[in-house]
Amino acid sequence: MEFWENSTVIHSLQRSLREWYQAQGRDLPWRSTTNPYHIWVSEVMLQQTQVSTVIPYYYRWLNQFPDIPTLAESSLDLILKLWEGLGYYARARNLHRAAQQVASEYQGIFPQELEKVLTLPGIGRTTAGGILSAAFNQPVSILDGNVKRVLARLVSLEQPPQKAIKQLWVISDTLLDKKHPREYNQGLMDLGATICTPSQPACLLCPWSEFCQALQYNLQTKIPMREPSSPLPHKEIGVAVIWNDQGEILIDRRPEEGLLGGLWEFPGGKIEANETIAACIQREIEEELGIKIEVGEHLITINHAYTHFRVTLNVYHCQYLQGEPQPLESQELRWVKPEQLSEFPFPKANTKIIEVIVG
DNA sequence: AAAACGTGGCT
DNA sequence: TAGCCAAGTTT
Repeated sequence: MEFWENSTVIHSLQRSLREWYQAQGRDLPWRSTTNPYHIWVSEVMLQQTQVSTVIPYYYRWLNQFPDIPTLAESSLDLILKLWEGLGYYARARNLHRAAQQVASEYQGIFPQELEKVLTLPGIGRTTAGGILSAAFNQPVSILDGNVKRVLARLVSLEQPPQKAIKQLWVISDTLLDKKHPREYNQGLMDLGATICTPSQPACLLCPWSEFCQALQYNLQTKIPMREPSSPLPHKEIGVAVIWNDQGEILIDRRPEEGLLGGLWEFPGGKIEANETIAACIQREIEEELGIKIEVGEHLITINHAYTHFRVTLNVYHCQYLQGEPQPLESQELRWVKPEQLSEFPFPKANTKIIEVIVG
């Protein structure tokens, strides 16, 4: 039997975490409510995203979409505009779809059954546990990045967490304080975020230090272990800011699915081997929009890193020549004046382009 | 099962 | 500076 399966140890871990949380837990906007919709929004925004980034988005979102029916009836355009800059835009699309599902299937009332919650798009096991424990104090465990790190250190996990997900869920389930699930889950996440941090954990202040196997072996900075990562591929992109004679710019709305789905952008594409930037831009614009342009002055060059590749955006002013623009590889096209650009949700990599255009 | 999916902050 | 990491889910 592992030490963390001993009921005396479990109770001691639960009690010490709860006392620590009551004294040292963070005061966060979504902790002053049990409104499941508010907590749901916070949980989704917090996926792979840090608290300080989320807070302003959380307030703006609830101000714009105060309840589930309002969100369900909103346009995706407005939703994406509110989400602009937060990243992982599928979260916003899923929140919209899930709100429509709650509206139609549950009369707009967020369900309290785990099986029902898990059918909502964008809500997986951890988010479901986070919502049900925080909103309804239900004993449902979680396994987010904080919890993985804390538990990996507690048991001195000998392999990268990715390789031991099933085991970590068992530990998380076993240690969950079934009498105080809300405080336990929130406390465990706070412990990971403020004490058991990725680098330089504050073990001297940790309520679990006397049980922590990593600390006992002085491995707290080696655990969690990680696998070596492969270098990110790099893409050179040609981007066109196409002007017509009315002083308008042609922008397109990306396909609904995939990278930056539903966001607007300046058209362009990947530079092929042995292709000049100007030739690339001309070719891409003909392929994607079916029009002829003339490539003019260089506007700006932008380097940007996504999760799984990096890009260099080579942006050029272009002049529209002939043909009727068609959305051959996008959802929609618009000619817009520079001052209208701010009305559309753009990816972060494009904000510098807009700044330079608008001045 | 592994890859796709954004961005900002920290080291 | 380049890489790592963050309240993960979906396909």
